[in-house]
Amino acid sequence: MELSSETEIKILEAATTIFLEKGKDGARMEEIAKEAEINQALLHYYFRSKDRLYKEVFNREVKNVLLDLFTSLDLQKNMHDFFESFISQYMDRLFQHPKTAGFILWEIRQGGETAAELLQDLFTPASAASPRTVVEKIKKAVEDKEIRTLDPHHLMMSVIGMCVFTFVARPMISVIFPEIDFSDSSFIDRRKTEIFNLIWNGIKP
Amino acid sequence: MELSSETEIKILEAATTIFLEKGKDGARMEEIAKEAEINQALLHYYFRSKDRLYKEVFNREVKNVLLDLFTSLDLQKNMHDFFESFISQYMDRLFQHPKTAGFILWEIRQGGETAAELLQDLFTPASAASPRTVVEKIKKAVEDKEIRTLDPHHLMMSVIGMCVFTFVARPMISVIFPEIDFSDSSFIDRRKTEIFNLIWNGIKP
DNA sequence: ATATATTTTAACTGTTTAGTTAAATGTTAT
DNA sequence: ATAACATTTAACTAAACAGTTAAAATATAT
Repeated sequence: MELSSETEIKILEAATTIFLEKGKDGARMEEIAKEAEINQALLHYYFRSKDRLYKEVFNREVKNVLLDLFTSLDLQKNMHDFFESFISQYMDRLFQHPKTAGFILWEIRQGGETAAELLQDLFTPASAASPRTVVEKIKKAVEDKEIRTLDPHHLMMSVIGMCVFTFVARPMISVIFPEIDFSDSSFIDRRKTEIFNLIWNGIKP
Repeated sequence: MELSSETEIKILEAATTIFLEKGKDGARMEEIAKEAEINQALLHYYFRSKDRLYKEVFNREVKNVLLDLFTSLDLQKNMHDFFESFISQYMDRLFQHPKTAGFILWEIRQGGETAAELLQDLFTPASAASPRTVVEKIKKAVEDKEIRTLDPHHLMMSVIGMCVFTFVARPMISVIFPEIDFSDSSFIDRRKTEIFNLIWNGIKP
């Protein structure tokens, strides 16, 4: 879907804000209209229903935060550099969209097929890189003894888990450890380094 | 709150099922009544409102899956054994309550103060062990050169992140890697080993 | 047997919500 | 100027939903 008018963009931005904050069930069409500074009738004039608007938002978020990352990866790098840049890029993207990961994870679980199918559609076009391509790369690195013997799927889950958890659990960590300041950019740099060190020490041959 | 009658238990189990599946906003009182095989009037007879019922469920889930784990930890163990048993126990608990972590993380974020305050109240009573006690233990292990130099908070986040992510992202991983069978108990054993190996290799001096 | 607590039924209230409609006004391109 | 599109206003419908109420039925304890 191409965004023709400015109003359409304004609506979509507002819808993104509200859906990310409250989820599909918690979001109210009236609130989205208010956030976009337009009236509710116009909302339906552009996007027929809440369902269509939601799907549009979900698609875009998955694409921006999840998919595009993999296409920008350099698979030619060695494991050390690959993970270093993967973690750095991923953390930067999550930092810019701190609520997206939690939103997607929640919605895909309880949205059932709807959300799962959307994700399916977005990942099937055989793009340059994908989670599967990365797993293949790890597998090859194990065979070449570039890293120690391990299960590629699990390493993949572990790396992404450490990155994503930082943001998904942020409100909870803030309660338990109020001394951590997530908004401080030095925190995110520190987190990158700590994750990479753990990974690299953990997998080097 | 003590559970007096069987009906009360039946209601709470049903409410837990529905709230965990759909979240507070997505859950419907009628659906909970149906799941408990009672009528809606009886729901309000026992738990005055949706809000009270929800709080009861949230509290119990946090306590069962999050809090009780820390109280059952053995802080006397050395780092190797400590992490081995921590990961094993945590993964077992998450496996038994696969939807709880995702539920809590989501609700605490978008439920705002309500959920955060409940969590606050549950963690403040200075119990034997808590996330903070574990961080202290890690800090000491670094000082004693039992493990390499690292940031205790970050290690804590990483370990929990790897464990929790397995279950929080399960529906999504299933779409991307359909070959992974989460219900297979050998998967969970493998996951434990892979996480522990990564951690231990990653932190040993 | 009688009082007390539990459970059902069913109709009801009031509110919130998504979505509609129609008429009026504003804007823009030809 | 006129036609096509964009936007507002405001009143409306229909459904979903939390919560209430009262009366009757059933069970449990004393």
